[in-house]
Amino acid sequence: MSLFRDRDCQVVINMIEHQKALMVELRGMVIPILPSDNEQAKLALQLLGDILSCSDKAISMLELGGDTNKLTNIVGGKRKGDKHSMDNHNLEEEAKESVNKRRKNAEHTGSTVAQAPHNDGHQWRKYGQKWISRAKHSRSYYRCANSKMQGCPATKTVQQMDSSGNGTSKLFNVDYYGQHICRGDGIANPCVVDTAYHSMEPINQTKCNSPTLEHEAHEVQDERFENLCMLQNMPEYLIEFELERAFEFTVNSPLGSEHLMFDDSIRCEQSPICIWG
DNA sequence: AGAATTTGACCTCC
DNA sequence: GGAGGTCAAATTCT
Repeated sequence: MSLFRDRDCQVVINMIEHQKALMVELRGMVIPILPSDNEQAKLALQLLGDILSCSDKAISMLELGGDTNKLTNIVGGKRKGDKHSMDNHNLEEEAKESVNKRRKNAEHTGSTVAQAPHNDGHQWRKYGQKWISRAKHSRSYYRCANSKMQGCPATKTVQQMDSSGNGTSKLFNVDYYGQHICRGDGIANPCVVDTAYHSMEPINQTKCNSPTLEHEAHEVQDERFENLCMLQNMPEYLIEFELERAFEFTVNSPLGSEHLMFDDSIRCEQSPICIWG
């Protein structure tokens, strides 16, 4: 039995996805100010990860509607022919083990699902990319930018998920391995780039909402692309993501490409990195 | 020129 | 032997 109609489900899914994006942004802001050697800080990060994980499960449940068999699979982990009376905890542990066949030297420290696996408070260097069997998208491997200088063992993998339900947004599965032991100089604050002043500054909601930017919003799409400014070291998946957002914006604009007017506050809310010309 | 990314080869685990 | 993770040379970028 389905409690929601499809349209209602989609509204809820969109709201949860928005919530997830906000949580990722919050995480990126919190990580730089948390003490790295504090147990409570680790717990706080774990909780943030758990919240994101719960949101992902909720979306999956809504997408599957009333299919209770599928829902059981999501909530209880991967289960193989669940006719036997084994308890869910053991099965969950078994599922985790089967996923973590390798990486004996690095503990799995968390995972998130993000619309853009961008700024999580640290700088990363890509060291590999692999096409994973039965996956539509390749998996990228990153290690902490301080791995050479400070021997930081933290790594992460980023993989675009097969689908995100409504088909209009990409979701990336980000897995973290190992703890950061590097010091603060590897931490990247979420930044926006204002090409008018060529300066970098932290994300500022007030600035995003600034009415002084309104006239710039009327510029034609090509000029916006000319002025499109990416952060230095921005990974290719994020560049692709932002470009696709820009194209979606053009396609979906009710005013057409000559009278582009968009709400900067919405863009800033939905994307942790604001881009304007 | 140095840094960052890409990509094929190699290694490890099951 | 296959799949996933890492290395390192080649390539691209700044």
